[in-house]
Amino acid sequence: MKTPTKSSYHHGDLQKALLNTARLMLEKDGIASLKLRAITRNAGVSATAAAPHFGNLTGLLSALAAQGFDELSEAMSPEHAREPRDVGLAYVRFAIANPGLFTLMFRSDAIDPDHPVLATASERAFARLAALPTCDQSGISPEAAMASLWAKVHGLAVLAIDGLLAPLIRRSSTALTIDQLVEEAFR
Amino acid sequence: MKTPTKSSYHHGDLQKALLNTARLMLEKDGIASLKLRAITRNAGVSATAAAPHFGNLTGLLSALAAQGFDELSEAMSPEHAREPRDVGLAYVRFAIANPGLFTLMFRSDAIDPDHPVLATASERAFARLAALPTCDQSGISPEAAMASLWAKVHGLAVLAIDGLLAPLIRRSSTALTIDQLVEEAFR
DNA sequence: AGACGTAAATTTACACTGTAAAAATAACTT
DNA sequence: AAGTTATTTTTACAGTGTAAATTTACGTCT
Repeated sequence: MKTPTKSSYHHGDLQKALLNTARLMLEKDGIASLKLRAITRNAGVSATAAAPHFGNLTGLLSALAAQGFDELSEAMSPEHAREPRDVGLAYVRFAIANPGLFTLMFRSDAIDPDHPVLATASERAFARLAALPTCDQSGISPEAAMASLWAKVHGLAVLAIDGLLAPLIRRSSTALTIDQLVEEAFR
Repeated sequence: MKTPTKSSYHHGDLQKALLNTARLMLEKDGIASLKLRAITRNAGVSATAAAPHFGNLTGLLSALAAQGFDELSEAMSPEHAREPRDVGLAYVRFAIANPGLFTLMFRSDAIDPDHPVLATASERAFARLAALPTCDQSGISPEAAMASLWAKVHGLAVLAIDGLLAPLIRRSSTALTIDQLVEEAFR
């Protein structure tokens, strides 16, 4: 049995070390900087040290994305998000606080959505959304209400990350915040 | 004066030829396949033939994205989109009909948003949205209504492209379409 | 028409990248 | 203590983007 404490591998827990450095690079220099060789170089190991743990670059990025979905699930959990409104707020706030990671989580050409760890992580996060008591309006199926809500929240997150909402907010006469736009979706 | 008819360059109009092959590759094999060498190879020219026209890969992809924004503007023009609702429908339908191109248009790490051609093209498209008569609800600034509308439409487009809306639609008891979700946003 | 200047395209070269295969190293098990 | 296994490095190779120099062809001008 390998002790999961600290130094079960040669150089400590390289798996987590690689994910940590990759995440730092991600939020510092963007997704384009996530080259396998650059990650291992910054972690102080050889170029191919990640292979036994993640297989290839896609595997590493998928694991990183899974970590993101886990954190998002945590932020949207009933403990942290009492009212439905809080779930939407958590979603958008997570995206804005971790723009690189959030973007990676939905970049299906850089990650493998079928990767087991990633798939279960994302499903759990999406389940938090599906569990929302869809404030059903007149004559709208719960699925439609669900999709509409998710689309609006996700759209706000994506547009905000791309800096496309900033001009609108700046131009607004009333003091406008993204939080207000989110809250508006839950009413 | 060079005749802008057809063969003003050595091998015909290489600029457009490269954009055409790149676009075919984009919708066939996704953004990840848009390597500069692969594009020029498929176009039947040498590996560096794109440089005089586009500078580098980012320049070529930016030109391609600009082309996408132009087509999107066209689809959202008053001639094709009479009512506000039609603008939203045009937006989402364009995204679903050209998933690769639409994705590229918002991938700010693969394109240069400050590229003159791209900047003017995207601004024109966004202006079509800003020109919408924001069905102002009670006590909401027009900018907020604008942002909410755009976010919902954009969110629907992005989620649909990623295949994340399909399960919801399939699970819906009532026959649910994306068009219905868009129309719901304009009411 | 013929020579020139200029733009377009190719050739060449180099520093990167991802990853497969073989070799070496250190850990754990018995 | 010896052997087995998992981890890491070394080595190698095909592919990438792009800068620089060279070749090619077009347009222009006397």
